[in-house]
Amino acid sequence: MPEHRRGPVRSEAARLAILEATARLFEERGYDQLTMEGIAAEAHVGKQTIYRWWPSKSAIVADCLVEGLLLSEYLSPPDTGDLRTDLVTWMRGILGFLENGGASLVRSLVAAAIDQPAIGARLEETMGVNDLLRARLESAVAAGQFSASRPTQAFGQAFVGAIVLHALVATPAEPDAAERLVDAVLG
Amino acid sequence: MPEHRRGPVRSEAARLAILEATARLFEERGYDQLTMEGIAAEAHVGKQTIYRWWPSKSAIVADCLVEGLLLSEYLSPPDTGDLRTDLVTWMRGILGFLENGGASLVRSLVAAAIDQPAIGARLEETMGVNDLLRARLESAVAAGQFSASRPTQAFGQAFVGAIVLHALVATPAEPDAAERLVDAVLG
Amino acid sequence: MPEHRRGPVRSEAARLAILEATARLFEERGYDQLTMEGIAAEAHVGKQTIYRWWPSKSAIVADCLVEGLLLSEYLSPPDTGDLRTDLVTWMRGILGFLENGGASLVRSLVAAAIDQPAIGARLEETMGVNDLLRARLESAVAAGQFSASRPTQAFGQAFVGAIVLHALVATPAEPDAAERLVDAVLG
Amino acid sequence: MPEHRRGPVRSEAARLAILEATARLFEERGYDQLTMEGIAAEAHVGKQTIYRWWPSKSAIVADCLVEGLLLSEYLSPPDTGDLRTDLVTWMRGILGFLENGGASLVRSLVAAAIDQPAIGARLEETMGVNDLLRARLESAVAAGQFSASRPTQAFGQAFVGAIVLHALVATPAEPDAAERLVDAVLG
DNA sequence: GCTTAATCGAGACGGTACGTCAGGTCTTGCG
DNA sequence: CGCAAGACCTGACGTACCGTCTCGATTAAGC
Repeated sequence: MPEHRRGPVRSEAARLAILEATARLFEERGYDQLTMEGIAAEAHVGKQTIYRWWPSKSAIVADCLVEGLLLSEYLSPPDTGDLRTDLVTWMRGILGFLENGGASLVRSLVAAAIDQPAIGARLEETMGVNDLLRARLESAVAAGQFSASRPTQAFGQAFVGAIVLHALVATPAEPDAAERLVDAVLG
Repeated sequence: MPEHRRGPVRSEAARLAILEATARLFEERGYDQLTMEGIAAEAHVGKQTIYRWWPSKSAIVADCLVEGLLLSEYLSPPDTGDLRTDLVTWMRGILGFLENGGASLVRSLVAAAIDQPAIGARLEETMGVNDLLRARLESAVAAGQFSASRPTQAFGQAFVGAIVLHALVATPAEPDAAERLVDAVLG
Repeated sequence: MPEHRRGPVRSEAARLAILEATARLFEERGYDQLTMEGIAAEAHVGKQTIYRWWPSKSAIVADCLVEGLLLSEYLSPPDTGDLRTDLVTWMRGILGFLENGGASLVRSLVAAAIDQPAIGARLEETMGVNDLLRARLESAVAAGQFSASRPTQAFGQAFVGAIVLHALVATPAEPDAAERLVDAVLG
Repeated sequence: MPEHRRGPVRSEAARLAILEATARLFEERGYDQLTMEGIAAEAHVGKQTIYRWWPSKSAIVADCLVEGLLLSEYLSPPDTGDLRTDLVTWMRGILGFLENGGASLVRSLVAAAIDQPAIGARLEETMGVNDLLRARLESAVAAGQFSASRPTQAFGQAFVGAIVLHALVATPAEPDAAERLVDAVLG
């Protein structure tokens, strides 16, 4: 029989205020302008309340991702029946997002991922690899446009990796970058 | 006729001491344990001498990469005549390097790249995309193993991106990760 | 009903440690060898704790004076009934103190007074003008040795000023300097 | 036969430029805003040229005083025949000068005097003690207004000391401060 | 209802590193 | 060889945050 704790439970209001303040500041200023003191002030919360529940700022950012506060998840590949066209459309959308301010957000997420591998994993997922892209690929396999023997996860990693690299290098994408990347990988 | 500057010129000794100290500390402790004060102390140099010539620590790290002080460039793909085998061998080497401490170094370089796009570009290059991998791919085209129409640069970006992602996510590679990645991309 | 402040209160231990460290270093090394970093180290205190409560090192020195940590207040004129003799004795004591290392302490205090007028005022007081010397003069007025019409404060300022000047100029006092000064002022 | 030095001699232009720049900056900003680098820049002179000839900034300030670049020497006591009236007039002039910005200049000079006793001596002189005041006192002795037995130098020190103290404490002088000081000292 | 204990906002604490400023010395090329 | 210029090493400056600790108030479960 478990020992019941006495006293008040964790304040959901504080938890949410912290996550929202973090998301807000993260998008405004980026990962390394993000400070624990800044979050505490923005959320009207004591620093100790943060440290009681999270060990580091990257952990908070990870939670923001998990709660869907950070990357809008509109980034799923369409399914018109033609795999190559769909992948190109999808990549164009992502590259467009990167060019319009998205790059710095992704860079910041990468920065957060550096000392919080879970963020990297979540980033991979969020950008479509595990679920959305896989679903699209399986649809393509069914349509005979994609060999069932090609490993879908690694395939997705190559795409997301290229995107991340693109965000890091920060060179403006050439007009046909989407096509070229899809062609390079799709064969 | 050029205006001659008067006064002392930049001290090459100081410049080298700083770069070497940076490389040393970077490999020992990683990017964010790297501090300007630490570099100054390790190089027996005044902080001002650093700030006179570099605006930020990421800029120094970038210079280290450019001077070849940071990533040994042994990472070129072999050429046995069989492209798939060679790429798998190459990837295995890299993944092995990541598993044995290399991952944190790459993570640190990514951290450095975040506010210094030139580092990202140099990182891309250093890890073989532009020259070494391209050469191998052209050899494969000549051998009829690779379609001349597939864009080699984007192809390389997919590889390097996957590697970077792998280093970020930091999950131990599965035994056949190299094969799967090559198969995914090569088709 | 007073508003209660929440949170920790100022640490008296830190406050005292800082003042004592300051007094110690001030006497050892003088005002301009005194550094904020030195005080922080000597007091085992963070620099911010100093800057939180004092705006400048002269303000700390002023507080040291106020707390009586700096000038031993043994410098009161005796009262044997003969004003001139007493003043000479008193001046001799002070000049002797100046010759034996006291001059540099007074010089340092003057340095501190330069950007902290309160120190000057306190210095004036401490050296006896306002209270001790005035009491002695009143006693002399009662004894008919001093005209009640002579302003005692200005009288004291002349004495202390001469002492300060003496400490600044740093010429070794001639044997009869005390007598001459008293005679000059007393008339 | 003396060895003749070879090479150019000390540049009088540089020497003057340095002294003038020092006087200019000193009056504009005060002693501790005065920096060697600032002087060098203002005088269009290399720092080494300063260090070659002066050991410290207070030494330069001392030279400025000696060259008469700093304190206008208009501060001599008048001689109407009535000593007390003359001293009061003289003190009033000085106190007025202190109130109108002179105090900070005197404070700065005192700061300079702290590590350059010669400045203190020169300051004492400049403010009239040794020559001008003594001459006036001797005239008073001749007129039977001042006892020949009172030591004139110590008398002057009391005056100048009170002035210095006044500049340090920085309290606005009361209207009758001049009278009171003269009466206190004169008896 | 009272006790007890964990929560909360606030913020002081000892520290580390920051990026800047000035100090005093050393080096370079010109006159 | 003096000079203007300026790079060098050093060390203190005042600031920003770190992560921990302390305060008084609040809140909820157990008695």
